[in-house]
Amino acid sequence: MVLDKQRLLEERFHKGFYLRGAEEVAKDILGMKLVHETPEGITIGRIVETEAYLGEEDPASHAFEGKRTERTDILYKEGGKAYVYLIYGMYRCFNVVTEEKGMPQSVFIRALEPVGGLDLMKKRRGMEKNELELTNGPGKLSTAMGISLNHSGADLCKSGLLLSSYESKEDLEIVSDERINVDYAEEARNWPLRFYLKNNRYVSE
DNA sequence: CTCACGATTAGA
DNA sequence: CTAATCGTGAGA
Repeated sequence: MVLDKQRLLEERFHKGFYLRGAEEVAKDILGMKLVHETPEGITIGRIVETEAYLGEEDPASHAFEGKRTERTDILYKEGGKAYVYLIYGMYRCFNVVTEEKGMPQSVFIRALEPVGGLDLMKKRRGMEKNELELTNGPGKLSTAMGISLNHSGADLCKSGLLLSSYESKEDLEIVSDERINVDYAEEARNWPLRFYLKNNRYVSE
């Protein structure tokens, strides 16, 4: 592997990083690494596309108006945890919970650039997959990274699932735009809460 | 208990 | 363009 695994794990983000607004975190994690270490092996992706969900005041959020269910309970906990849910009966969406306890904000990870463990990603996604299509969408990256519903609630500061700043550039060109597939969100459908790296080939769509 | 639905994807 | 597929949550 090209990357130094120990440093990747050592340079993970700690609690404080996540205890901020989702919009800030969504921009700050662009270019950073998402890492998942499992018995099967380790997979690493560079985060290239995110969306911020602002919680109670955001009609697109699962926590809009303080809505709270068993599934979304995790959003109300202290930031730094994973929020994973099933979509369309077959794909999983991976989110990072942010903000202090009681503020249900989160960052939805929409696309990664595969960096490590490509063989394992291909194995999980079905062989003969083009490298460009391995992680260029929320459902695709969850499958490639081995993220399941059981990971909802996982502590990104302690478990094998984490975000790391190792070998990540800080000064990147970020584009902001409207979020994808939130037509149900009334006025919030146009809020510019989607962020991605300019000209990156792994951004979804 | 029933049942409609979704922060998507692959394939026609 | 549409079908696939099932955990979730609102309502009976």
